[in-house]
Amino acid sequence: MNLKELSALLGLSQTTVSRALNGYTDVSEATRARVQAAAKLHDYRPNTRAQALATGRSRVIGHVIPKISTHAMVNPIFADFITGAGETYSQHGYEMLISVVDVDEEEKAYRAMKRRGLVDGLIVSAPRRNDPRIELLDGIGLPYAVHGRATGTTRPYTWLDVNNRRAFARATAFLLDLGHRRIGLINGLEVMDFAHRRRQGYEEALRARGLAPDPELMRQDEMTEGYGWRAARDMLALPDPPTAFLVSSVVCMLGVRRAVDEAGLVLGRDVSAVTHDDQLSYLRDDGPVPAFTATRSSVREAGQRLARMVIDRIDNPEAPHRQDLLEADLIIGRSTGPAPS
Amino acid sequence: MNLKELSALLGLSQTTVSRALNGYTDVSEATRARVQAAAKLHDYRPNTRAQALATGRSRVIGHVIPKISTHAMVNPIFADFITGAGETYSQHGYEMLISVVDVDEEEKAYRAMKRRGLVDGLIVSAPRRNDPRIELLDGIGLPYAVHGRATGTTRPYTWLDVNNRRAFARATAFLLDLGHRRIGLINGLEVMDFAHRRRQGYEEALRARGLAPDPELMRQDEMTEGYGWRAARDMLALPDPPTAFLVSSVVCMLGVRRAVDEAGLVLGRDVSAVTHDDQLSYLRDDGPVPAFTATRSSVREAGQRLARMVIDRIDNPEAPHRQDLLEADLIIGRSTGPAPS
DNA sequence: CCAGACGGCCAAAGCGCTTTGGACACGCCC
DNA sequence: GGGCGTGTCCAAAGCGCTTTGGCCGTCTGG
Repeated sequence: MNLKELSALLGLSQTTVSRALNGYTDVSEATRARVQAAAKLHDYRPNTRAQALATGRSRVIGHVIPKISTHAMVNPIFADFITGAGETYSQHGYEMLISVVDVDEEEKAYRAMKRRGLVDGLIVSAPRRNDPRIELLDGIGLPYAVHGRATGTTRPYTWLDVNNRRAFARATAFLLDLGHRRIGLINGLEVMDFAHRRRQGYEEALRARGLAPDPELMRQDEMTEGYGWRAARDMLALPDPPTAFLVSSVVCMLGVRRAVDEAGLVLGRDVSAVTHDDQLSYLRDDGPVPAFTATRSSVREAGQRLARMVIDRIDNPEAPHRQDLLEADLIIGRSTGPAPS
Repeated sequence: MNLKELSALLGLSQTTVSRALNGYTDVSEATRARVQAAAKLHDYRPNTRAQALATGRSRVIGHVIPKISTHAMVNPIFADFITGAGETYSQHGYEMLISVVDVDEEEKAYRAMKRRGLVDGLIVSAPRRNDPRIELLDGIGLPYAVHGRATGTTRPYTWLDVNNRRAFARATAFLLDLGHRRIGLINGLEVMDFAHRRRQGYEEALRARGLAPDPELMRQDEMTEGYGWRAARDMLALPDPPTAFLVSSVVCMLGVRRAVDEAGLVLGRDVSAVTHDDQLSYLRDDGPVPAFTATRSSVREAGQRLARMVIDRIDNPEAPHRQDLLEADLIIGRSTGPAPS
């Protein structure tokens, strides 16, 4: 059933039927009701492609996954983030397009998306410092919103981020208050803006207590379980090992716990650890007292909010850019305790 | 730059330019070369929406994520699967559309996708036993391919699955060979077809050695770290505890390891465990000797292959349905050893 | 030398929708 | 009664592609 058939059935013009369904006021309420009833009865849905062609808007929002190589890491927060965004999109009548793109073809991919009219807007994930994509997208003229920030970028842009610096400063201060003096940082890759900011928070909190950050206690890598394990194991084997860890992801934290266990130590007694917790659904740490002390911020909720932000930009491209800085909660779990004396 | 402008520029008709770019033979090689050069020079990309409208094909493949409630679990394999599929799609000029849909509106969503011409085909994930979606999609007339199988469905359909029954039978036999007699099964939800098959394999292997499956040693739930931990902890506290576990996912396995550690036992010595390993990138278990003995099968590769299968169905809807049964590798790691005597 | 095949090109229709620019009828006021 | 606003409706023109059906000249074989 298409518009032509539906209007023939009703004895009305396509114009009138279209306008009735789209809420225009120049159609009488009686006709509108009749049209709506018929549309419902025959389960009429306007063809998206035709609609998109006629209106110039596709009602699709794109997410680009840059692919480094065939064996590249998939971001573990990806699934929860997507789910959150997808919820908001469907509430607002948008669809989500996901494109896996070779990292060196990313620019071409963005341009193609625009030219081909594939999407009305984009979500930019995993911004790096001075991320070139922001200027690029402004140049292309595609509305977008960034998940995270790109330190060093001067032009205004729309973003949503967790206050990573503050979260890690608080977590560090918390560990310092517990008497820990040597605190290992098991960070994500610091080309990633969030990881860079986390280190800043960590160093800042140390310096505020007159402690100098020790390069030996700072690691960065892709956040896998294996990396968490290796990093913690190696640091625990140092002559002057840390008594606490600050960890960038629950996935890594699981590796840290393994290393601590294997060293014959007890987490929360001999060694403390605080992790950042994105509240990934399959690693949810609930229960009366959570296993891990964590700076917590839901990535699914971030997805929801950011989706709304792109939609707003699409609807209103001239509006000033919005920024949203979420504070992470500090959740006290069983992985921290006073520093052993 | 659109087709009209490009053809004006070349002094050719739109027809000729279009046909030149689309590889028709009724345009001279000289003209074709000239057209291609101009297209490249001006970075011409046909507008997807117009193309879709004209051809009746959108070159988009849909993935539906059924949403149970706001706090529902996101499948941890989702991200890697998507990445695999996305790689294949982009190689073949397809885009991937992901739709988060309330589970009770799934049927409506599929119908809408068809009517609105949103997608040319679909991937069906997480099939349940007697999954109604297969008949539904046949009825709607939308090509699809299923990731997994739906036991009880009689009509032919296209699927790709891991031989879960065989994998778990092998793993069970392996543990039995090591002398284990009480083997706990920490399974996924058994409404899911894969989990049901895994239990079959497990029970089959036990019975082949004259052992009766003990309901006390069989759990099923959503596969989170916490579930793995609780299940293992509870079973280890039984009067006659298992000496080995069979675990449905590395995510659960991490919880199992935690429970084993907390019980003061050593994994691979006091307690053995075999897990299924989807080779999720952020939980990759490499290293010279992997930490976990596992039945291993790459979900990313599954995504790649399945993507190709839908594309084949779209290109050739009358071809017989293809089925693809992948055998999992049994990888011996450090989480298994002879049963303690 | 002519019919027919063929290579190379094009005008125009059509995909299913939205939107522009009226048309028409009616009632109101001066 | 003529002019004017108002409330409803519609024909037709696009949106940017693909595809159908044909045109026109050149080549080939009988």
